[in-house]
Amino acid sequence: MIEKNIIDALYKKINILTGESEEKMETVRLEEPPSLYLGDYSTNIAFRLARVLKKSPMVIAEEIADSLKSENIEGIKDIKAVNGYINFFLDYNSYSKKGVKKILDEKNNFGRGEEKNKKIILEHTSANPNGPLHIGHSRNAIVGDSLKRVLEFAGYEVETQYYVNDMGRQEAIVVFGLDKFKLDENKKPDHAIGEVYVEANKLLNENPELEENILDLMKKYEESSEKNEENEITKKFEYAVNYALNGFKETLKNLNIEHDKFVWESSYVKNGMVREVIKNLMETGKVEKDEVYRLDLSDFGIEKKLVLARLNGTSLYSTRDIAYHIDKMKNCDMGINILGADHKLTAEMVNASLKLLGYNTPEIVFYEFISLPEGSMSTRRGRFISIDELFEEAKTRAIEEVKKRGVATDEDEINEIAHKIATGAVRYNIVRISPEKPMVFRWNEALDFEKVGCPVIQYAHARCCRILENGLNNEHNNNSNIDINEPFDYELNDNEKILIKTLLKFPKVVEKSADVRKPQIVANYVLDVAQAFNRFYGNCPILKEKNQNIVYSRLKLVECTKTVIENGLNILGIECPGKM
RNA sequence: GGGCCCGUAGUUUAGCCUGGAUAGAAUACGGGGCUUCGGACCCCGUGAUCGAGGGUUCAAAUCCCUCCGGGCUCGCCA
Repeated sequence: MIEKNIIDALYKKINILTGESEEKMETVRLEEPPSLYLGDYSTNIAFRLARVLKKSPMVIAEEIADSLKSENIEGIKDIKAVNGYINFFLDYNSYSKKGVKKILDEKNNFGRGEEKNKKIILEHTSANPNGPLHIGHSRNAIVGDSLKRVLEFAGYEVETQYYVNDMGRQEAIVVFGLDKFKLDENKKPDHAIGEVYVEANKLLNENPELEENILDLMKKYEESSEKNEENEITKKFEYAVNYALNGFKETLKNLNIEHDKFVWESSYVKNGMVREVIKNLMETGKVEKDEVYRLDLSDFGIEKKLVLARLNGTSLYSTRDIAYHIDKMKNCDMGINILGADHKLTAEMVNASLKLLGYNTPEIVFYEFISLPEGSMSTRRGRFISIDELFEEAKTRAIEEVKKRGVATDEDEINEIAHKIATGAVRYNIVRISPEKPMVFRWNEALDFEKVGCPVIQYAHARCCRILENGLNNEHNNNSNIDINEPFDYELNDNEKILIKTLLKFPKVVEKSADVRKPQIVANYVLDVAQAFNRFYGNCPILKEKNQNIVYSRLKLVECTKTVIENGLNILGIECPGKM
């Protein structure tokens, strides 16, 4: 609101100075000066006007600042021109009073965006069910789930889908392996499937003649699916896929991730859409034939040709994916896919094909790989670190830490607290990094609880809880009469100013994060909140303060901090233990 | 070789879309604070030729070009 007042006032001034209408003017954008000392908002518009007005930015800034001063912009106490910038100073007494009221009124809805009336289908994880989810997949799942929560909080309706690759070669290898090797039923299901998969691959490497069996399985599964026929083969595939999927669900649940829908790619063979897609693509006139049919996508800048089906007639991943996306895009206003960088070319081809057929295309959020210090991971060779391993290690570490600190004695309670800490640590360490940055996984970094982000944030929250508890007790004991309607009836210090300002940025942070599809913006923001709070806490006595207005106001700040951290972590899928 | 992505303090990184005030933080390191509103804390300090070189601009980490280093990709695999 204040920002809008400032911008409107600025536009009016610029209009007077240049005679240009608002549409033609340079866009006025408010930014934050590097320090409180310089002000709370600033604009560099004087630099941009310098050429048009043929005056130096300094002079223009002073002219504008001087004339704005007389206008009394609501919420602004002072305006100064410095080095060509026009800086605005907030009236912190009213700003804080209003801000705190807003946060406490809206509570866990503070920051929530207005209903957008748009449905988004967000596809994430979609890992092949041929072995446990590893830390590479965790990036997909965590970025995807965080983005879902950010978008929902921002006002979109979001449905998450897991696209199940049940028809691929790798699944045929699993089914083949299940006939040859015994499934270890004592192991977590996805891990057991993974072992069979690794063994089967070994066997195939040593006996290339067995390859025929794989092709045969794929062919039979597809033929049966086309006929919607249930038989031995389809049962084997379904069993294997579901078996692994159950393990995945368990893993994801530890990270607070749950999909709304699991969509099997075979369903698009069963309902005839794959065949129809091929037919429609054939009719575009862009298909060439040599041994097989190839779709020419050079109109879309793609030199590689898309093969529509295998020589033996079975369908390919890309074609099935096109069918899936046609169906998906019909059922939403926007589609978003979270995909690994290795899918870039395929995704481009799928999108080009969709355009060719006249359908909407999904947006794609790509993430780069997580590698190990010794190189890249591989499910096939069994070289990877599973999410389960990482989570268990993190939880063990958290339990130790909680016990050491002695905040809880009850085993169940310790377990619950540690669980939240572990989920937070795992999720936060992934989501805070921009997805396009390659990551190298190191155990000591992943488990360094003393130093790493999330526990610090959760701890700040726990501390808020404790202070509020104590504050409430004091109030009862003293039976003090505090005028609850007029907090901040004093000159705030810098730590308080920075904290309240940071807290009130939250709605904008959510909006921006949703707009650009970057949950890491929220992640970095919540850490800012914790830091601002810690400085405030370290420098501003709360319960020891004598002035009752200050005590009351600071307690309100604590309550607001608690709310914002809860809301912020919640949209990152992280819970806050009340003590830790 | 072509295409895409990444390269910012010792380390992990924010900022890059939309160019502007001394490049923000964490960690590590050095110093200080326990009469703890729970020290997973606070205060001060050291540490960055923003991969290199050109260009555009009053102004470049940010935009453009070239190069270097790393990753991914270029299958009738997914």
